[in-house]
Amino acid sequence: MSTPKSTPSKRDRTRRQLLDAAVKVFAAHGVEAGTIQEITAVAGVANGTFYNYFQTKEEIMEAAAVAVGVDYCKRIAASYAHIPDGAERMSIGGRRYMVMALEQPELARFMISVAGFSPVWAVQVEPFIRADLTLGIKQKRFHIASVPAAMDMITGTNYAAINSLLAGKAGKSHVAAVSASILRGLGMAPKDADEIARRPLPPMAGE
Amino acid sequence: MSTPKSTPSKRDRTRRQLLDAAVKVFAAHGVEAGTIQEITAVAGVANGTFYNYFQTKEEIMEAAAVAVGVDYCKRIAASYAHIPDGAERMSIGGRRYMVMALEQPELARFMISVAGFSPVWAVQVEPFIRADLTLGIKQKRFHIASVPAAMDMITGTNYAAINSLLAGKAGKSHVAAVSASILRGLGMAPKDADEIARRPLPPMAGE
DNA sequence: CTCAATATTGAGATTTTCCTCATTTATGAG
DNA sequence: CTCATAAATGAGGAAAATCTCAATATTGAG
Repeated sequence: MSTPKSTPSKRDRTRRQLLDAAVKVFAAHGVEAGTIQEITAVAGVANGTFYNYFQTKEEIMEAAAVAVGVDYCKRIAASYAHIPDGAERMSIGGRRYMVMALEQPELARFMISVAGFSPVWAVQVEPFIRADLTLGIKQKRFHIASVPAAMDMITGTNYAAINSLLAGKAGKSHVAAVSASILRGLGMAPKDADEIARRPLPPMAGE
Repeated sequence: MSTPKSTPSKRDRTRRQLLDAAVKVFAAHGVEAGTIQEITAVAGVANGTFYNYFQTKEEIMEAAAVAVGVDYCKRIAASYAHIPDGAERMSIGGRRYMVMALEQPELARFMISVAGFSPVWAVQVEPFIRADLTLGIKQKRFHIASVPAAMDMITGTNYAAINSLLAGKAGKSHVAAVSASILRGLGMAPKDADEIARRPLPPMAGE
Protein backbone atom coordinates (compact mmCIF):
# COMPACT_ATOMS: atom_id res chain seq x y z
CA MET A 1 0.00 0.00 0.00
CA SER A 2 2.64 2.52 0.99
CA THR A 3 6.02 2.70 -0.66
CA PRO A 4 9.03 3.43 1.55
CA LYS A 5 10.86 6.77 1.62
CA SER A 6 12.85 6.35 -1.58
CA THR A 7 9.87 6.55 -3.97
CA PRO A 8 6.78 8.06 -2.42
CA SER A 9 3.61 6.75 -3.98
CA LYS A 10 1.55 8.91 -6.28
CA ARG A 11 -0.92 9.33 -3.49
CA ASP A 12 1.71 10.63 -1.11
CA ARG A 13 3.11 12.98 -3.71
CA THR A 14 -0.25 14.56 -4.56
CA ARG A 15 -1.08 14.90 -0.89
CA ARG A 16 2.18 16.68 -0.30
CA GLN A 17 1.57 18.98 -3.30
CA LEU A 18 -1.76 19.93 -1.81
CA LEU A 19 -0.28 20.57 1.62
CA ASP A 20 2.52 22.69 0.20
CA ALA A 21 0.05 24.67 -1.88
CA ALA A 22 -2.19 25.16 1.15
CA VAL A 23 0.69 26.60 3.14
CA LYS A 24 1.45 29.05 0.32
CA VAL A 25 -2.17 30.09 -0.10
CA PHE A 26 -2.96 30.51 3.58
CA ALA A 27 0.30 32.28 4.27
CA ALA A 28 -0.31 34.64 1.37
CA HIS A 29 -3.86 35.82 2.07
CA GLY A 30 -4.67 34.55 5.52
CA VAL A 31 -6.76 31.65 6.59
CA GLU A 32 -10.22 33.10 5.98
CA ALA A 33 -9.52 34.22 2.44
CA GLY A 34 -7.93 31.00 1.24
CA THR A 35 -10.15 28.79 -0.92
CA ILE A 36 -10.03 25.21 -2.03
CA GLN A 37 -10.05 26.33 -5.65
CA GLU A 38 -6.93 28.39 -5.17
CA ILE A 39 -5.17 25.57 -3.38
CA THR A 40 -5.80 23.12 -6.19
CA ALA A 41 -4.77 25.73 -8.75
CA VAL A 42 -1.47 26.37 -6.96
CA ALA A 43 -0.94 22.65 -6.50
CA GLY A 44 -1.47 22.16 -10.22
CA VAL A 45 -4.22 19.59 -9.85
CA ALA A 46 -7.87 19.59 -10.74
CA ASN A 47 -10.45 20.90 -8.36
CA GLY A 48 -12.01 17.52 -7.80
CA THR A 49 -8.72 16.00 -6.73
CA PHE A 50 -8.93 17.89 -3.47
CA TYR A 51 -11.79 15.73 -2.30
CA ASN A 52 -9.76 12.56 -2.65
CA TYR A 53 -7.58 13.82 0.18
CA PHE A 54 -9.47 16.21 2.41
CA GLN A 55 -13.07 16.84 3.27
CA THR A 56 -12.96 20.52 4.16
CA LYS A 57 -10.82 23.60 4.18
CA GLU A 58 -10.41 23.28 7.94
CA GLU A 59 -9.02 19.80 7.56
CA ILE A 60 -6.27 20.77 5.15
CA MET A 61 -5.61 23.93 7.13
CA GLU A 62 -4.90 21.95 10.25
CA ALA A 63 -2.86 19.33 8.43
CA ALA A 64 -0.78 21.98 6.69
CA ALA A 65 -0.06 23.97 9.84
CA VAL A 66 0.85 20.88 11.80
CA ALA A 67 3.15 19.74 9.01
CA VAL A 68 4.96 23.08 9.12
CA GLY A 69 5.25 22.95 12.90
CA VAL A 70 6.45 19.39 13.13
CA ASP A 71 8.93 19.90 10.35
CA TYR A 72 10.36 22.94 12.09
CA CYS A 73 10.56 21.07 15.40
CA LYS A 74 12.51 18.27 13.76
CA ARG A 75 14.97 20.69 12.22
CA ILE A 76 15.43 22.43 15.54
CA ALA A 77 15.93 19.10 17.29
CA ALA A 78 18.62 18.18 14.77
CA SER A 79 20.35 21.52 15.28
CA TYR A 80 20.73 21.05 19.01
CA ALA A 81 21.39 17.32 19.06
CA HIS A 82 24.88 17.95 20.44
CA ILE A 83 23.65 20.09 23.34
CA PRO A 84 22.99 18.11 26.52
CA ASP A 85 21.53 20.83 28.74
CA GLY A 86 17.71 20.71 28.85
CA ALA A 87 17.54 24.39 29.75
CA GLU A 88 19.56 25.44 26.76
CA ARG A 89 17.52 23.18 24.49
CA MET A 90 14.32 24.73 25.77
CA SER A 91 15.67 28.20 25.13
CA ILE A 92 16.80 27.35 21.62
CA GLY A 93 13.45 25.83 20.71
CA GLY A 94 11.47 28.84 21.84
CA ARG A 95 13.85 31.37 20.35
CA ARG A 96 13.84 29.58 17.02
CA TYR A 97 10.08 30.00 16.78
CA MET A 98 10.36 33.65 17.71
CA VAL A 99 13.02 34.17 15.06
CA MET A 100 10.68 32.54 12.57
CA ALA A 101 8.18 35.30 13.32
CA LEU A 102 10.84 37.87 12.42
CA GLU A 103 12.15 36.15 9.33
CA GLN A 104 9.08 34.46 7.85
CA PRO A 105 6.18 36.39 9.33
CA GLU A 106 3.53 35.13 6.90
CA LEU A 107 4.42 31.53 7.58
CA ALA A 108 4.54 32.12 11.32
CA ARG A 109 1.19 33.89 11.23
CA PHE A 110 -0.45 31.00 9.43
CA MET A 111 1.09 28.48 11.79
CA ILE A 112 0.00 30.06 15.02
CA SER A 113 -3.40 31.06 13.68
CA VAL A 114 -4.14 27.36 13.47
CA ALA A 115 -1.97 26.09 16.32
CA GLY A 116 -3.94 27.82 19.01
CA PHE A 117 -7.04 25.73 18.42
CA SER A 118 -5.87 22.50 16.91
CA PRO A 119 -5.90 19.37 19.05
CA VAL A 120 -3.70 17.72 16.44
CA TRP A 121 -1.13 20.44 16.87
CA ALA A 122 -1.01 19.81 20.58
CA VAL A 123 -0.56 16.08 20.09
CA GLN A 124 2.14 16.41 17.46
CA VAL A 125 4.19 19.40 18.57
CA GLU A 126 3.97 19.40 22.34
CA PRO A 127 6.01 16.20 22.79
CA PHE A 128 9.07 18.03 21.49
CA ILE A 129 8.67 20.66 24.18
CA ARG A 130 7.74 18.21 26.88
CA ALA A 131 10.92 16.24 26.19
CA ASP A 132 13.10 19.26 26.95
CA LEU A 133 11.04 20.08 30.00
CA THR A 134 11.38 16.55 31.35
CA LEU A 135 15.09 16.53 30.61
CA GLY A 136 15.62 19.84 32.42
CA ILE A 137 13.69 18.59 35.44
CA LYS A 138 15.74 15.40 35.56
CA GLN A 139 18.92 17.47 35.39
CA LYS A 140 17.68 19.65 38.27
CA ARG A 141 17.86 22.69 36.05
CA PHE A 142 14.14 23.36 36.44
CA HIS A 143 12.15 23.37 39.67
CA ILE A 144 8.44 23.41 39.07
CA ALA A 145 5.31 22.46 40.96
CA SER A 146 3.06 21.35 38.07
CA VAL A 147 4.09 19.98 34.69
CA PRO A 148 0.82 20.90 32.92
CA ALA A 149 1.04 24.44 34.28
CA ALA A 150 4.65 24.67 33.14
CA MET A 151 3.67 23.46 29.68
CA ASP A 152 1.02 26.15 29.43
CA MET A 153 3.53 28.72 30.55
CA ILE A 154 6.07 27.67 27.94
CA THR A 155 3.69 27.31 25.00
CA GLY A 156 1.59 30.32 25.91
CA THR A 157 4.47 32.68 26.51
CA ASN A 158 6.12 31.72 23.25
CA TYR A 159 2.79 32.13 21.50
CA ALA A 160 2.24 35.60 22.90
CA ALA A 161 5.79 36.62 22.10
CA ILE A 162 5.38 35.49 18.50
CA ASN A 163 2.23 37.60 18.30
CA SER A 164 4.04 40.62 19.71
CA LEU A 165 6.81 40.21 17.18
CA LEU A 166 4.34 39.76 14.32
CA ALA A 167 2.51 42.90 15.42
CA GLY A 168 5.75 44.82 15.38
CA LYS A 169 5.31 45.66 19.04
CA ALA A 170 8.73 44.26 19.91
CA GLY A 171 12.12 43.95 18.26
CA LYS A 172 14.96 41.49 18.27
CA SER A 173 15.90 42.04 21.89
CA HIS A 174 12.50 40.72 22.90
CA VAL A 175 13.54 37.23 21.87
CA ALA A 176 16.17 36.79 24.56
CA ALA A 177 14.12 38.67 27.14
CA VAL A 178 11.16 36.34 26.70
CA SER A 179 13.32 33.24 26.69
CA ALA A 180 14.98 34.32 29.94
CA SER A 181 11.56 35.04 31.39
CA ILE A 182 10.43 31.49 30.65
CA LEU A 183 13.56 29.95 32.15
CA ARG A 184 13.08 32.00 35.32
CA GLY A 185 9.46 30.87 35.40
CA LEU A 186 10.77 27.33 35.32
CA GLY A 187 12.70 27.98 38.51
CA MET A 188 16.13 28.96 37.26
CA ALA A 189 18.16 31.72 38.88
CA PRO A 190 17.81 34.98 36.95
CA LYS A 191 21.53 35.12 36.21
CA ASP A 192 21.64 31.62 34.73
CA ALA A 193 18.45 32.22 32.78
CA ASP A 194 19.79 35.40 31.22
CA GLU A 195 23.07 33.82 30.29
CA ILE A 196 21.48 30.85 28.57
CA ALA A 197 18.93 32.96 26.73
CA ARG A 198 21.76 35.00 25.23
CA ARG A 199 23.79 32.12 23.87
CA PRO A 200 23.96 32.03 20.09
CA LEU A 201 21.55 29.74 18.27
CA PRO A 202 23.16 26.68 16.69
CA PRO A 203 22.85 26.77 12.89
CA MET A 204 19.90 24.97 11.39
CA ALA A 205 19.94 22.84 8.25
CA GLY A 206 17.80 23.68 5.24
CA GLU A 207 17.38 26.96 3.41
CA MET B 1 -25.96 63.62 18.47
CA SER B 2 -25.53 61.13 21.28
CA THR B 3 -27.94 60.86 24.16
CA PRO B 4 -26.51 60.28 27.66
CA LYS B 5 -26.64 56.97 29.50
CA SER B 6 -30.25 57.18 30.65
CA THR B 7 -31.79 56.82 27.18
CA PRO B 8 -29.43 55.40 24.59
CA SER B 9 -30.23 56.61 21.10
CA LYS B 10 -31.82 54.33 18.58
CA ARG B 11 -28.47 54.05 16.87
CA ASP B 12 -26.77 52.89 20.04
CA ARG B 13 -29.51 50.41 20.79
CA THR B 14 -29.41 48.78 17.38
CA ARG B 15 -25.65 48.63 17.46
CA ARG B 16 -25.81 46.89 20.80
CA GLN B 17 -28.45 44.46 19.51
CA LEU B 18 -26.14 43.54 16.65
CA LEU B 19 -23.16 43.06 18.94
CA ASP B 20 -25.15 40.91 21.34
CA ALA B 21 -26.46 38.83 18.46
CA ALA B 22 -22.96 38.46 17.05
CA VAL B 23 -21.70 37.11 20.36
CA LYS B 24 -24.52 34.56 20.43
CA VAL B 25 -24.00 33.48 16.84
CA PHE B 26 -20.23 33.21 17.00
CA ALA B 27 -20.32 31.48 20.37
CA ALA B 28 -22.89 29.00 19.07
CA HIS B 29 -21.28 27.82 15.84
CA GLY B 30 -17.79 29.23 15.89
CA VAL B 31 -16.33 32.16 14.08
CA GLU B 32 -16.02 30.67 10.60
CA ALA B 33 -19.58 29.44 10.42
CA GLY B 34 -21.23 32.63 11.60
CA THR B 35 -22.84 34.71 8.86
CA ILE B 36 -24.09 38.26 8.67
CA GLN B 37 -27.54 36.99 7.78
CA GLU B 38 -27.77 34.95 10.93
CA ILE B 39 -26.60 37.84 13.06
CA THR B 40 -29.27 40.15 11.71
CA ALA B 41 -31.88 37.44 12.12
CA VAL B 42 -30.95 36.90 15.76
CA ALA B 43 -30.78 40.63 16.34
CA GLY B 44 -34.27 40.94 14.90
CA VAL B 45 -33.36 43.51 12.28
CA ALA B 46 -33.32 43.45 8.51
CA ASN B 47 -30.34 42.23 6.61
CA GLY B 48 -29.53 45.64 5.19
CA THR B 49 -29.38 47.20 8.63
CA PHE B 50 -26.09 45.47 9.27
CA TYR B 51 -24.34 47.68 6.74
CA ASN B 52 -25.35 50.82 8.58
CA TYR B 53 -23.08 49.71 11.41
CA PHE B 54 -20.32 47.41 10.19
CA GLN B 55 -18.57 46.78 6.92
CA THR B 56 -17.57 43.14 7.30
CA LYS B 57 -17.96 40.07 9.43
CA GLU B 58 -14.42 40.56 10.75
CA GLU B 59 -15.27 44.03 11.94
CA ILE B 60 -18.24 42.99 14.04
CA MET B 61 -16.37 39.90 15.21
CA GLU B 62 -13.59 41.98 16.62
CA ALA B 63 -15.93 44.56 18.11
CA ALA B 64 -18.04 41.87 19.75
CA ALA B 65 -15.10 40.00 21.25
CA VAL B 66 -13.50 43.16 22.56
CA ALA B 67 -16.80 44.23 24.09
CA VAL B 68 -17.04 40.92 25.94
CA GLY B 69 -13.45 41.15 27.14
CA VAL B 70 -13.59 44.74 28.29
CA ASP B 71 -16.90 44.18 30.03
CA TYR B 72 -15.47 41.20 31.89
CA CYS B 73 -12.35 43.15 32.86
CA LYS B 74 -14.47 45.94 34.28
CA ARG B 75 -16.52 43.52 36.35
CA ILE B 76 -13.35 41.86 37.64
CA ALA B 77 -11.85 45.23 38.48
CA ALA B 78 -14.96 46.13 40.45
CA SER B 79 -14.82 42.83 42.32
CA TYR B 80 -11.30 43.39 43.61
CA ALA B 81 -11.49 47.13 44.17
CA HIS B 82 -11.00 46.58 47.91
CA ILE B 83 -7.84 44.50 47.47
CA PRO B 84 -4.62 46.53 47.60
CA ASP B 85 -2.06 43.83 46.75
CA GLY B 86 -1.03 43.91 43.08
CA ALA B 87 -0.05 40.26 43.18
CA GLU B 88 -3.43 39.16 44.44
CA ARG B 89 -5.18 41.35 41.87
CA MET B 90 -3.13 39.79 39.12
CA SER B 91 -4.01 36.32 40.33
CA ILE B 92 -7.71 37.12 40.55
CA GLY B 93 -7.80 38.56 37.05
CA GLY B 94 -6.17 35.54 35.48
CA ARG B 95 -8.15 33.02 37.46
CA ARG B 96 -11.42 34.75 36.60
CA TYR B 97 -10.72 34.26 32.90
CA MET B 98 -9.82 30.64 33.48
CA VAL B 99 -13.04 30.10 35.41
CA MET B 100 -14.90 31.63 32.51
CA ALA B 101 -13.49 28.87 30.31
CA LEU B 102 -14.98 26.32 32.72
CA GLU B 103 -18.34 27.98 33.20
CA GLN B 104 -19.04 29.58 29.82
CA PRO B 105 -16.86 27.64 27.42
CA GLU B 106 -18.56 28.80 24.22
CA LEU B 107 -18.21 32.43 25.17
CA ALA B 108 -14.61 31.95 26.23
CA ARG B 109 -13.83 30.14 22.99
CA PHE B 110 -15.22 32.94 20.91
CA MET B 111 -13.37 35.54 22.93
CA ILE B 112 -9.94 34.04 22.70
CA SER B 113 -10.37 32.98 19.09
CA VAL B 114 -10.48 36.66 18.25
CA ALA B 115 -8.28 38.02 21.03
CA GLY B 116 -5.14 36.34 19.80
CA PHE B 117 -5.02 38.36 16.61
CA SER B 118 -6.85 41.56 17.31
CA PRO B 119 -4.83 44.74 17.74
CA VAL B 120 -7.93 46.35 19.21
CA TRP B 121 -8.11 43.67 21.85
CA ALA B 122 -4.54 44.39 22.88
CA VAL B 123 -5.18 48.11 23.11
CA GLN B 124 -8.40 47.74 25.11
CA VAL B 125 -7.75 44.80 27.41
CA GLU B 126 -4.04 44.88 28.12
CA PRO B 127 -4.14 48.11 30.14
CA PHE B 128 -6.12 46.30 32.84
CA ILE B 129 -3.36 43.73 33.16
CA ARG B 130 -0.57 46.23 32.87
CA ALA B 131 -2.03 48.22 35.75
CA ASP B 132 -1.78 45.25 38.10
CA LEU B 133 1.70 44.46 36.89
CA THR B 134 2.86 48.02 37.46
CA LEU B 135 1.25 48.07 40.88
CA GLY B 136 2.93 44.83 41.88
CA ILE B 137 6.30 46.10 40.75
CA LYS B 138 5.86 49.33 42.69
CA GLN B 139 4.95 47.29 45.77
CA LYS B 140 8.09 45.16 45.33
CA ARG B 141 5.95 42.07 45.00
CA PHE B 142 7.25 41.38 41.51
CA HIS B 143 10.86 41.38 40.38
CA ILE B 144 11.17 41.28 36.63
CA ALA B 145 13.76 42.21 34.03
CA SER B 146 11.51 43.23 31.13
CA VAL B 147 7.96 44.55 31.27
CA PRO B 148 7.06 43.55 27.68
CA ALA B 149 8.39 40.04 28.31
CA ALA B 150 6.40 39.85 31.54
CA MET B 151 3.25 40.97 29.70
CA ASP B 152 3.72 38.23 27.12
CA MET B 153 4.21 35.73 29.90
CA ILE B 154 1.05 36.77 31.70
CA THR B 155 -1.23 37.03 28.67
CA GLY B 156 0.22 34.00 26.91
CA THR B 157 0.14 31.71 29.90
CA ASN B 158 -3.43 32.63 30.69
CA TYR B 159 -4.32 32.12 27.03
CA ALA B 160 -2.75 28.68 26.91
CA ALA B 161 -4.39 27.69 30.18
CA ILE B 162 -7.80 28.74 28.88
CA ASN B 163 -7.18 26.59 25.83
CA SER B 164 -6.21 23.62 27.99
CA LEU B 165 -9.34 24.02 30.05
CA LEU B 166 -11.52 24.36 26.93
CA ALA B 167 -9.95 21.23 25.50
CA GLY B 168 -10.76 19.34 28.67
CA LYS B 169 -7.08 18.58 29.18
CA ALA B 170 -7.12 20.05 32.66
CA GLY B 171 -9.53 20.39 35.54
CA LYS B 172 -10.28 22.88 38.26
CA SER B 173 -6.98 22.43 40.06
CA HIS B 174 -5.19 23.71 36.97
CA VAL B 175 -6.50 27.19 37.64
CA ALA B 176 -4.55 27.73 40.85
CA ALA B 177 -1.52 25.88 39.53
CA VAL B 178 -1.26 28.15 36.51
CA SER B 179 -1.85 31.27 38.54
CA ALA B 180 0.92 30.29 40.95
CA SER B 181 3.17 29.54 38.01
CA ILE B 182 2.67 33.07 36.67
CA LEU B 183 3.34 34.68 40.04
CA ARG B 184 6.55 32.68 40.37
CA GLY B 185 7.51 33.75 36.88
CA LEU B 186 7.05 37.34 38.05
CA GLY B 187 9.66 36.75 40.70
CA MET B 188 7.64 35.81 43.76
CA ALA B 189 8.76 33.12 46.17
CA PRO B 190 7.03 29.80 45.43
CA LYS B 191 5.40 29.72 48.85
CA ASP B 192 3.89 33.18 48.53
CA ALA B 193 2.79 32.49 44.97
CA ASP B 194 0.99 29.30 45.96
CA GLU B 195 -0.73 30.91 48.89
CA ILE B 196 -2.07 33.83 46.86
CA ALA B 197 -3.17 31.64 43.96
CA ARG B 198 -5.30 29.62 46.40
CA ARG B 199 -7.17 32.50 47.98
CA PRO B 200 -10.86 32.50 47.20
CA LEU B 201 -12.06 34.72 44.39
CA PRO B 202 -14.05 37.75 45.50
CA PRO B 203 -17.65 37.57 44.29
CA MET B 204 -18.42 39.30 41.02
CA ALA B 205 -21.52 41.34 40.26
CA GLY B 206 -23.92 40.32 37.49
CA GLU B 207 -25.35 36.92 36.77
C1' DC C 1 3.96 -5.97 -21.12
C1' DT C 2 -0.74 -6.38 -19.05
C1' DC C 3 -4.51 -4.83 -16.72
C1' DA C 4 -7.05 -4.21 -12.50
C1' DA C 5 -6.83 -0.90 -9.12
C1' DT C 6 -6.11 3.66 -8.19
C1' DA C 7 -6.11 8.43 -9.12
C1' DT C 8 -7.33 12.56 -11.87
C1' DT C 9 -10.17 15.44 -14.48
C1' DG C 10 -13.20 19.61 -14.96
C1' DA C 11 -17.70 21.25 -16.39
C1' DG C 12 -21.49 22.84 -14.17
C1' DA C 13 -25.44 22.18 -10.95
C1' DT C 14 -26.16 23.59 -6.32
C1' DT C 15 -25.78 26.25 -2.50
C1' DT C 16 -24.51 30.06 -0.08
C1' DT C 17 -23.46 34.67 1.07
C1' DC C 18 -22.82 39.22 0.14
C1' DC C 19 -24.40 43.78 -0.51
C1' DT C 20 -27.19 47.50 -2.87
C1' DC C 21 -30.78 50.79 -3.02
C1' DA C 22 -35.34 52.64 -3.73
C1' DT C 23 -38.87 52.77 -0.50
C1' DT C 24 -41.00 52.90 3.95
C1' DT C 25 -40.95 53.84 8.83
C1' DA C 26 -39.52 55.74 13.23
C1' DT C 27 -37.38 59.26 16.01
C1' DG C 28 -37.12 63.13 18.94
C1' DA C 29 -36.00 68.31 19.02
C1' DG C 30 -38.55 72.29 19.11
C1' DC D 1 -47.93 67.87 17.42
C1' DT D 2 -44.88 68.60 13.32
C1' DC D 3 -41.60 67.36 10.23
C1' DA D 4 -36.79 67.07 8.80
C1' DT D 5 -33.55 63.77 9.67
C1' DA D 6 -32.03 59.33 10.68
C1' DA D 7 -32.78 54.56 10.49
C1' DA D 8 -34.70 50.26 8.86
C1' DT D 9 -36.53 47.38 5.31
C1' DG D 10 -36.01 43.24 2.29
C1' DA D 11 -36.28 41.65 -2.45
C1' DG D 12 -33.13 40.35 -5.68
C1' DG D 13 -28.94 40.80 -8.64
C1' DA D 14 -24.12 39.61 -8.48
C1' DA D 15 -20.38 36.96 -7.04
C1' DA D 16 -18.27 33.07 -5.00
C1' DA D 17 -17.40 28.57 -3.40
C1' DT D 18 -18.66 24.05 -2.79
C1' DC D 19 -18.94 19.41 -4.25
C1' DT D 20 -20.43 15.63 -7.60
C1' DC D 21 -19.65 12.23 -10.99
C1' DA D 22 -19.11 9.92 -15.30
C1' DA D 23 -15.37 9.75 -18.25
C1' DT D 24 -10.39 9.41 -18.71
C1' DA D 25 -5.67 8.61 -17.49
C1' DT D 26 -1.98 6.74 -14.72
C1' DT D 27 0.30 3.48 -11.83
C1' DG D 28 3.03 -0.33 -10.62
C1' DA D 29 2.85 -5.41 -9.15
C1' DG D 30 3.38 -9.60 -11.26
